[in-house]
Amino acid sequence: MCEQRDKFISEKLSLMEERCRRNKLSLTVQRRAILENLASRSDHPTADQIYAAIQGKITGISRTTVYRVLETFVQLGLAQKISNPEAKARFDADTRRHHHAICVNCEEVIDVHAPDLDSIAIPDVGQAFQVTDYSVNFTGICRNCLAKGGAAHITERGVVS
Amino acid sequence: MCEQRDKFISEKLSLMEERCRRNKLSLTVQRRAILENLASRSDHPTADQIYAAIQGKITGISRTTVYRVLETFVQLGLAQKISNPEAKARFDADTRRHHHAICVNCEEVIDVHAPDLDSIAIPDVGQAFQVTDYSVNFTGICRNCLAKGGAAHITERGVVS
DNA sequence: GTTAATGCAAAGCATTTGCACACGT
DNA sequence: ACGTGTGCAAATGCTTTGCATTAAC
Repeated sequence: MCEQRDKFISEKLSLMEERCRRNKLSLTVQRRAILENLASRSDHPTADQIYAAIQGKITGISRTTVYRVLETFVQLGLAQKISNPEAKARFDADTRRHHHAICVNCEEVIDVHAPDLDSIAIPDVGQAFQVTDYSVNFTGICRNCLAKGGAAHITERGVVS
Repeated sequence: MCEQRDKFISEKLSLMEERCRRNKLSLTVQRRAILENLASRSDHPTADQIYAAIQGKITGISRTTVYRVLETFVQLGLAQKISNPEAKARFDADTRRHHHAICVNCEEVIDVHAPDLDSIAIPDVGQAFQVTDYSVNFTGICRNCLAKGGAAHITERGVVS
Protein backbone atom coordinates (compact mmCIF):
# COMPACT_ATOMS: atom_id res chain seq x y z
CA MET A 1 0.00 0.00 0.00
CA CYS A 2 2.62 2.48 1.08
CA GLU A 3 5.00 1.14 -1.50
CA GLN A 4 2.44 1.49 -4.25
CA ARG A 5 1.69 5.01 -3.19
CA ASP A 6 5.36 5.97 -3.01
CA LYS A 7 5.89 4.57 -6.46
CA PHE A 8 2.92 6.53 -7.75
CA ILE A 9 4.26 9.73 -6.24
CA SER A 10 7.76 9.39 -7.60
CA GLU A 11 6.50 8.44 -11.04
CA LYS A 12 4.20 11.43 -11.03
CA LEU A 13 7.07 13.66 -10.02
CA SER A 14 9.23 12.35 -12.86
CA LEU A 15 6.38 12.83 -15.27
CA MET A 16 5.99 16.39 -14.10
CA GLU A 17 9.65 17.11 -14.64
CA GLU A 18 9.47 15.70 -18.12
CA ARG A 19 6.34 17.63 -19.05
CA CYS A 20 7.64 20.85 -17.56
CA ARG A 21 10.91 20.59 -19.45
CA ARG A 22 9.12 19.73 -22.64
CA ASN A 23 6.97 22.83 -22.23
CA LYS A 24 9.72 25.09 -20.95
CA LEU A 25 8.15 25.54 -17.54
CA SER A 26 10.32 26.05 -14.48
CA LEU A 27 10.72 23.33 -11.90
CA THR A 28 9.94 25.24 -8.75
CA VAL A 29 9.79 24.12 -5.14
CA GLN A 30 6.13 25.07 -5.10
CA ARG A 31 5.25 22.92 -8.10
CA ARG A 32 7.05 19.95 -6.60
CA ALA A 33 5.40 20.40 -3.21
CA ILE A 34 1.93 20.77 -4.65
CA LEU A 35 2.27 17.78 -6.93
CA GLU A 36 3.70 15.68 -4.15
CA ASN A 37 0.90 16.61 -1.81
CA LEU A 38 -1.80 15.97 -4.38
CA ALA A 39 -0.32 12.64 -5.40
CA SER A 40 0.08 11.51 -1.81
CA ARG A 41 -3.57 11.82 -0.93
CA SER A 42 -6.68 10.05 -2.16
CA ASP A 43 -9.28 12.44 -0.83
CA HIS A 44 -9.66 14.58 -3.94
CA PRO A 45 -8.79 17.83 -2.22
CA THR A 46 -9.83 21.35 -3.11
CA ALA A 47 -7.13 23.91 -3.86
CA ASP A 48 -7.57 25.31 -0.40
CA GLN A 49 -7.08 21.95 1.28
CA ILE A 50 -3.81 21.52 -0.56
CA TYR A 51 -2.80 25.01 0.45
CA ALA A 52 -3.56 24.23 4.10
CA ALA A 53 -1.58 21.00 3.97
CA ILE A 54 1.50 22.59 2.44
CA GLN A 55 1.57 25.71 4.61
CA GLY A 56 3.62 24.09 7.34
CA LYS A 57 5.94 22.21 5.02
CA ILE A 58 7.42 24.90 2.85
CA THR A 59 7.90 28.48 3.89
CA GLY A 60 5.61 31.06 2.47
CA ILE A 61 3.50 29.40 -0.15
CA SER A 62 0.56 31.45 -1.29
CA ARG A 63 -2.96 30.40 -2.05
CA THR A 64 -2.72 32.08 -5.44
CA THR A 65 0.19 29.88 -6.41
CA VAL A 66 -1.69 26.75 -5.46
CA TYR A 67 -4.59 27.74 -7.68
CA ARG A 68 -2.29 28.62 -10.54
CA VAL A 69 -0.12 25.54 -10.29
CA LEU A 70 -3.10 23.20 -10.12
CA GLU A 71 -4.48 24.78 -13.25
CA THR A 72 -1.13 24.23 -14.95
CA PHE A 73 -1.14 20.58 -13.89
CA VAL A 74 -4.56 20.09 -15.43
CA GLN A 75 -3.33 21.64 -18.66
CA LEU A 76 -0.30 19.36 -18.64
CA GLY A 77 -2.47 16.32 -18.06
CA LEU A 78 -0.84 15.63 -14.71
CA ALA A 79 -4.07 16.02 -12.77
CA GLN A 80 -7.76 16.42 -13.40
CA LYS A 81 -10.61 18.38 -11.96
CA ILE A 82 -13.21 15.88 -10.95
CA SER A 83 -16.91 16.30 -11.52
CA ASN A 84 -18.83 16.92 -8.35
CA PRO A 85 -22.06 18.68 -7.41
CA GLU A 86 -20.43 21.15 -5.02
CA ALA A 87 -19.60 24.71 -5.96
CA LYS A 88 -15.86 24.18 -5.79
CA ALA A 89 -13.15 22.46 -7.76
CA ARG A 90 -11.70 19.14 -6.57
CA PHE A 91 -8.49 17.69 -7.91
CA ASP A 92 -7.20 14.20 -8.53
CA ALA A 93 -3.65 13.22 -9.45
CA ASP A 94 -4.90 9.93 -10.82
CA THR A 95 -5.65 10.52 -14.49
CA ARG A 96 -6.18 6.88 -15.33
CA ARG A 97 -9.76 5.81 -15.98
CA HIS A 98 -11.57 5.28 -12.73
CA HIS A 99 -14.80 6.27 -11.07
CA HIS A 100 -16.06 8.08 -8.00
CA ALA A 101 -18.63 7.73 -5.27
CA ILE A 102 -19.81 10.97 -3.68
CA CYS A 103 -21.64 11.17 -0.39
CA VAL A 104 -24.67 13.41 -0.78
CA ASN A 105 -24.49 14.22 2.90
CA CYS A 106 -20.87 15.16 3.58
CA GLU A 107 -19.59 15.44 0.00
CA GLU A 108 -16.73 13.01 0.58
CA VAL A 109 -15.43 11.58 -2.69
CA ILE A 110 -13.98 8.08 -2.82
CA ASP A 111 -12.44 6.18 -5.70
CA VAL A 112 -14.25 3.33 -7.35
CA HIS A 113 -12.22 0.85 -9.33
CA ALA A 114 -14.38 -1.40 -11.45
CA PRO A 115 -12.85 -3.03 -14.53
CA ASP A 116 -16.35 -3.69 -15.87
CA LEU A 117 -16.92 0.01 -16.19
CA ASP A 118 -13.61 0.89 -17.73
CA SER A 119 -14.52 0.17 -21.31
CA ILE A 120 -18.18 0.79 -21.80
CA ALA A 121 -19.45 1.40 -25.28
CA ILE A 122 -19.45 5.12 -25.84
CA PRO A 123 -22.92 6.00 -27.08
CA ASP A 124 -23.59 8.34 -29.93
CA VAL A 125 -23.82 11.54 -27.97
CA GLY A 126 -25.27 13.30 -30.97
CA GLN A 127 -24.66 16.79 -32.27
CA ALA A 128 -21.12 15.76 -33.17
CA PHE A 129 -19.86 15.96 -29.61
CA GLN A 130 -16.41 14.40 -29.58
CA VAL A 131 -16.03 12.22 -26.49
CA THR A 132 -12.49 11.93 -25.17
CA ASP A 133 -13.13 10.30 -21.80
CA TYR A 134 -15.80 9.41 -19.29
CA SER A 135 -16.28 8.38 -15.70
CA VAL A 136 -19.11 6.98 -13.64
CA ASN A 137 -20.33 8.98 -10.68
CA PHE A 138 -22.06 7.10 -7.91
CA THR A 139 -24.05 9.02 -5.33
CA GLY A 140 -25.15 7.78 -1.95
CA ILE A 141 -24.27 7.81 1.72
CA CYS A 142 -20.78 7.09 2.99
CA ARG A 143 -20.02 4.85 5.96
CA ASN A 144 -19.43 7.80 8.28
CA CYS A 145 -22.75 9.40 7.53
CA LEU A 146 -24.54 6.06 7.67
CA ALA A 147 -23.15 5.56 11.15
CA LYS A 148 -24.10 9.06 12.22
CA GLY A 149 -27.60 8.77 10.82
CA GLY A 150 -26.86 10.90 7.81
CA ALA A 151 -29.63 9.29 5.84
CA ALA A 152 -32.18 10.24 8.48
CA HIS A 153 -31.00 13.80 8.31
CA ILE A 154 -31.90 13.91 4.69
CA THR A 155 -35.41 12.53 5.01
CA GLU A 156 -36.13 14.91 7.86
CA ARG A 157 -35.49 17.80 5.53
CA GLY A 158 -38.25 16.65 3.31
CA VAL A 159 -37.11 14.02 0.85
CA VAL A 160 -40.22 11.99 0.25
CA SER A 161 -40.84 9.19 -2.18
CA MET B 1 -40.86 17.95 -29.03
CA CYS B 2 -42.74 20.97 -27.72
CA GLU B 3 -45.58 18.76 -26.61
CA GLN B 4 -43.26 16.48 -24.71
CA ARG B 5 -41.62 19.43 -23.03
CA ASP B 6 -44.94 21.01 -22.10
CA LYS B 7 -46.08 17.72 -20.64
CA PHE B 8 -42.88 17.46 -18.64
CA ILE B 9 -43.31 20.97 -17.28
CA SER B 10 -46.91 20.55 -16.24
CA GLU B 11 -46.22 17.19 -14.63
CA LYS B 12 -43.28 18.69 -12.75
CA LEU B 13 -45.47 21.53 -11.58
CA SER B 14 -48.11 19.11 -10.30
CA LEU B 15 -45.47 17.06 -8.58
CA MET B 16 -44.16 20.18 -6.91
CA GLU B 17 -47.59 21.10 -5.65
CA GLU B 18 -48.04 17.64 -4.25
CA ARG B 19 -44.66 17.56 -2.55
CA CYS B 20 -45.05 21.06 -1.16
CA ARG B 21 -48.44 20.29 0.28
CA ARG B 22 -47.23 17.03 1.75
CA ASN B 23 -44.38 18.91 3.43
CA LYS B 24 -46.42 21.94 4.41
CA LEU B 25 -44.47 24.30 2.19
CA SER B 26 -46.17 27.29 0.65
CA LEU B 27 -46.92 27.42 -3.03
CA THR B 28 -45.47 30.76 -3.96
CA VAL B 29 -45.30 32.56 -7.27
CA GLN B 30 -41.51 32.39 -7.02
CA ARG B 31 -41.42 28.63 -6.58
CA ARG B 32 -43.70 28.13 -9.53
CA ALA B 33 -41.70 30.49 -11.72
CA ILE B 34 -38.37 28.92 -10.82
CA LEU B 35 -39.59 25.37 -11.33
CA GLU B 36 -41.22 26.28 -14.60
CA ASN B 37 -38.06 27.94 -15.86
CA LEU B 38 -35.82 25.09 -14.81
CA ALA B 39 -38.12 22.46 -16.30
CA SER B 40 -38.45 24.35 -19.56
CA ARG B 41 -34.76 24.37 -20.33
CA SER B 42 -32.28 21.63 -21.03
CA ASP B 43 -29.08 23.56 -20.55
CA HIS B 44 -28.49 22.69 -16.89
CA PRO B 45 -28.43 26.29 -15.72
CA THR B 46 -26.70 27.77 -12.71
CA ALA B 47 -28.80 29.54 -10.09
CA ASP B 48 -27.73 32.82 -11.56
CA GLN B 49 -28.83 31.90 -15.05
CA ILE B 50 -32.27 31.04 -13.76
CA TYR B 51 -32.35 34.31 -11.87
CA ALA B 52 -31.47 36.21 -15.04
CA ALA B 53 -34.14 34.41 -17.03
CA ILE B 54 -36.91 35.06 -14.51
CA GLN B 55 -36.06 38.69 -13.81
CA GLY B 56 -38.18 40.02 -16.63
CA LYS B 57 -41.09 37.64 -16.12
CA ILE B 58 -42.10 38.21 -12.55
CA THR B 59 -41.67 41.45 -10.72
CA GLY B 60 -38.94 41.65 -8.16
CA ILE B 61 -37.54 38.21 -7.71
CA SER B 62 -34.32 38.13 -5.74
CA ARG B 63 -31.21 36.11 -6.31
CA THR B 64 -31.36 34.86 -2.74
CA THR B 65 -34.77 33.35 -3.33
CA VAL B 66 -33.58 31.54 -6.42
CA TYR B 67 -30.72 29.95 -4.47
CA ARG B 68 -33.01 29.00 -1.59
CA VAL B 69 -35.80 27.63 -3.72
CA LEU B 70 -33.44 25.53 -5.82
CA GLU B 71 -32.03 24.03 -2.65
CA THR B 72 -35.54 23.20 -1.51
CA PHE B 73 -36.27 21.53 -4.84
CA VAL B 74 -33.21 19.35 -4.46
CA GLN B 75 -34.33 18.35 -0.97
CA LEU B 76 -37.79 17.53 -2.29
CA GLY B 77 -36.35 15.42 -5.09
CA LEU B 78 -37.78 17.72 -7.74
CA ALA B 79 -34.38 18.65 -9.13
CA GLN B 80 -30.78 17.65 -8.80
CA LYS B 81 -27.44 19.33 -8.70
CA ILE B 82 -25.41 17.78 -11.44
CA SER B 83 -21.79 16.80 -11.14
CA ASN B 84 -19.49 19.01 -13.13
CA PRO B 85 -15.87 20.09 -12.86
CA GLU B 86 -16.62 23.82 -12.64
CA ALA B 87 -16.68 25.69 -9.37
CA LYS B 88 -20.40 26.34 -9.46
CA ALA B 89 -23.64 24.45 -9.01
CA ARG B 90 -25.70 23.42 -12.03
CA PHE B 91 -29.27 22.22 -11.80
CA ASP B 92 -31.39 19.74 -13.71
CA ALA B 93 -35.13 19.24 -13.40
CA ASP B 94 -34.81 15.79 -14.91
CA THR B 95 -34.29 13.42 -12.02
CA ARG B 96 -34.71 10.27 -14.06
CA ARG B 97 -31.57 8.28 -14.74
CA HIS B 98 -29.64 9.84 -17.56
CA HIS B 99 -26.11 10.94 -18.34
CA HIS B 100 -24.18 14.01 -19.34
CA ALA B 101 -21.50 15.12 -21.74
CA ILE B 102 -19.46 18.13 -20.70
CA CYS B 103 -17.34 20.19 -23.03
CA VAL B 104 -13.93 20.71 -21.47
CA ASN B 105 -13.55 23.89 -23.45
CA CYS B 106 -16.79 25.85 -22.91
CA GLU B 107 -18.29 23.79 -20.09
CA GLU B 108 -21.56 23.23 -21.91
CA VAL B 109 -23.46 20.27 -20.50
CA ILE B 110 -25.70 18.18 -22.74
CA ASP B 111 -27.92 15.22 -21.90
CA VAL B 112 -26.97 11.73 -22.96
CA HIS B 113 -29.71 9.15 -23.12
CA ALA B 114 -28.33 5.65 -23.47
CA PRO B 115 -30.48 2.72 -22.32
CA ASP B 116 -27.37 0.53 -22.22
CA LEU B 117 -25.99 2.64 -19.42
CA ASP B 118 -29.16 2.90 -17.39
CA SER B 119 -28.81 -0.32 -15.49
CA ILE B 120 -25.16 -1.10 -15.08
CA ALA B 121 -24.14 -3.46 -12.32
CA ILE B 122 -23.34 -1.36 -9.30
CA PRO B 123 -19.91 -2.46 -8.14
CA ASP B 124 -19.04 -3.07 -4.55
CA VAL B 125 -17.84 0.39 -3.68
CA GLY B 126 -16.38 -0.92 -0.47
CA GLN B 127 -16.30 0.65 2.96
CA ALA B 128 -20.05 0.16 3.23
CA PHE B 129 -20.84 3.11 0.98
CA GLN B 130 -24.53 2.90 0.19
CA VAL B 131 -25.08 3.71 -3.48
CA THR B 132 -28.44 5.28 -4.29
CA ASP B 133 -27.86 6.43 -7.84
CA TYR B 134 -25.23 6.99 -10.50
CA SER B 135 -24.64 8.71 -13.77
CA VAL B 136 -22.03 8.58 -16.46
CA ASN B 137 -20.09 11.75 -17.26
CA PHE B 138 -18.58 12.05 -20.69
CA THR B 139 -15.98 14.70 -21.34
CA GLY B 140 -14.85 16.01 -24.68
CA ILE B 141 -15.37 18.82 -27.14
CA CYS B 142 -18.79 20.05 -28.20
CA ARG B 143 -19.78 20.81 -31.77
CA ASN B 144 -19.43 24.55 -31.24
CA CYS B 145 -15.91 24.34 -29.93
CA LEU B 146 -14.96 21.79 -32.57
CA ALA B 147 -16.09 24.23 -35.22
CA LYS B 148 -14.25 27.11 -33.61
CA GLY B 149 -11.08 25.12 -33.20
CA GLY B 150 -11.57 24.54 -29.51
CA ALA B 151 -9.48 21.42 -29.59
CA ALA B 152 -6.51 23.29 -30.96
CA HIS B 153 -6.82 25.84 -28.21
CA ILE B 154 -6.35 23.12 -25.67
CA THR B 155 -3.25 21.58 -27.16
CA GLU B 156 -1.69 24.98 -27.55
CA ARG B 157 -1.92 25.42 -23.81
CA GLY B 158 0.31 22.46 -23.31
CA VAL B 159 -1.64 19.23 -23.27
CA VAL B 160 0.84 16.74 -24.61
CA SER B 161 0.48 13.01 -24.98
C1' DG C 1 -53.78 34.97 12.95
C1' DT C 2 -49.82 31.90 12.43
C1' DT C 3 -46.23 30.15 10.18
C1' DA C 4 -43.32 30.19 6.55
C1' DA C 5 -41.12 32.68 2.44
C1' DT C 6 -39.18 36.62 0.41
C1' DG C 7 -36.03 40.62 -0.27
C1' DC C 8 -32.35 43.31 1.04
C1' DA C 9 -27.93 44.09 2.57
C1' DA C 10 -23.99 42.27 4.20
C1' DA C 11 -20.94 38.59 5.06
C1' DG C 12 -18.55 34.46 3.66
C1' DC C 13 -16.03 31.33 0.76
C1' DA C 14 -13.82 30.20 -3.79
C1' DT C 15 -11.23 31.87 -7.43
C1' DT C 16 -8.86 35.22 -10.46
C1' DT C 17 -6.10 39.27 -11.82
C1' DG C 18 -2.45 43.05 -11.91
C1' DC C 19 1.77 44.20 -10.72
C1' DA C 20 6.41 44.24 -8.44
C1' DC C 21 9.91 41.21 -6.87
C1' DA C 22 12.41 36.77 -6.78
C1' DC C 23 13.81 32.54 -8.73
C1' DG C 24 14.99 28.93 -12.29
C1' DT C 25 17.42 28.24 -16.45
C1' DA D 1 20.71 38.34 -17.96
C1' DC D 2 16.25 36.64 -19.43
C1' DG D 3 11.91 35.05 -18.95
C1' DT D 4 8.85 32.84 -16.08
C1' DG D 5 6.76 32.08 -11.47
C1' DT D 6 5.53 33.72 -7.12
C1' DG D 7 3.39 36.59 -3.50
C1' DC D 8 0.62 40.17 -2.19
C1' DA D 9 -3.41 42.75 -2.26
C1' DA D 10 -7.41 43.72 -4.32
C1' DA D 11 -11.17 42.44 -7.27
C1' DT D 12 -14.56 39.31 -8.85
C1' DG D 13 -17.82 35.55 -8.77
C1' DC D 14 -20.77 32.34 -6.40
C1' DT D 15 -23.39 31.31 -2.34
C1' DT D 16 -25.18 31.87 2.36
C1' DT D 17 -27.03 34.30 6.46
C1' DG D 18 -29.66 37.64 9.59
C1' DC D 19 -33.35 40.23 9.98
C1' DA D 20 -37.49 42.93 8.94
C1' DT D 21 -41.39 42.70 5.79
C1' DT D 22 -44.77 40.27 3.19
C1' DA D 23 -47.41 36.52 1.53
C1' DA D 24 -49.55 31.82 2.01
C1' DC D 25 -52.54 28.87 4.50
